[in-house]
Amino acid sequence: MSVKKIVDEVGTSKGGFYHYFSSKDEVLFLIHDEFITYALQKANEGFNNHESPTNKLRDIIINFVKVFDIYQAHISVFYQEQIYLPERYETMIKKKRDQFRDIIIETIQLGVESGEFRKELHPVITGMSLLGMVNWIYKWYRKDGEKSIEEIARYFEDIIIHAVIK
Amino acid sequence: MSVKKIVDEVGTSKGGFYHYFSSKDEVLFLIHDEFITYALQKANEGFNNHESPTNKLRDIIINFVKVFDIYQAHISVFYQEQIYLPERYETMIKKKRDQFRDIIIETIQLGVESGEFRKELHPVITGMSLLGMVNWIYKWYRKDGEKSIEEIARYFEDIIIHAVIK
DNA sequence: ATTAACAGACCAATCAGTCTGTACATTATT
DNA sequence: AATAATGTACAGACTGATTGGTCTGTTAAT
Repeated sequence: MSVKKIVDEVGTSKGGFYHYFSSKDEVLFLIHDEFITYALQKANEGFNNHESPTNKLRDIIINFVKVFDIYQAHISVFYQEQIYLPERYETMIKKKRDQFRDIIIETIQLGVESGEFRKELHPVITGMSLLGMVNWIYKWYRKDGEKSIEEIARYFEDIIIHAVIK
Repeated sequence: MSVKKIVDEVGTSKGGFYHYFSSKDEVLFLIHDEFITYALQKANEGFNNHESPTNKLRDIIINFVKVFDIYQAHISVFYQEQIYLPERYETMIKKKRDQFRDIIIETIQLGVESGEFRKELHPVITGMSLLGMVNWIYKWYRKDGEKSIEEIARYFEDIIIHAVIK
């Protein structure tokens, strides 16, 4: 998506665009950062608001899934243009993505240690599979689809909890 | 990745490139098609080689995960350049992707009907979550990583079977 | 003598970003 | 109150770089 197409679509001009933003990359970064910051905050809250790993995980999953409804437009851009982010921006985004991932892995680790989750689980691989199944939602979720985001969130909660629980 | 960069990397020229291929898009299509055709064939075999849905699913998962080792290079290109595939190529690829997805959904459906899988499962959502978790492997799997692809495949098999089984 | 297999200069299109200009609002000066 | 000076918010023509693809060779095998 070129800057020309963007400004035409919005009904402004390149002059307008570059008056408010220093580069196309900056806008790309702002889009990325906005929803990642939100998702990370929710994951942190989910982690801190509960005692048991099971409840931590339930909370994290539900809010993670809902992000794909709230920030659908942001996320479409994120996955299409990700590889074009210049390194200094990518570094900042990656830091937050890594924190998010680590919260999930840590939660699974805690669940295994507390005995709530199956001890055969590999926290990293289980965490990455959880990240994958939820992230993939952006490929098929439609706001006007058959199932609401709340229903989808509950299905995911059910699937994941069954996968990890003893 | 421009054609210039591709031919420089390979040590040939644009003349050579366009002697063998009609366009850059054609090469992109060939890359996509090769591994999707393979994955689809394996999924079909997995579906047909077993009686019980559980065994169908186990077979499909194992071979699906292994695709990410066999075709790692192809898949990197696939996810980076997917949006640039012209429509007539995209249509052909999509047909195979849809078939692959439908095999998975059908397998879950059969498992629910036979009573091997939990009856609360929504075959489509469960299928999409399976697709997501495995597809996501391309984001983090490294051939020289800690775990072999066979180990990862077994972890995924374990996670998914626990998620769906009664 | 013909053709397959290349090499690389070249071309038209497209892109992000710049630059000059202008309309309008706000503030300062008389 | 009237006018001048300044600044903000754009518009869009233009530029240099890059791109996919073409075209005119050249080499070497048949």
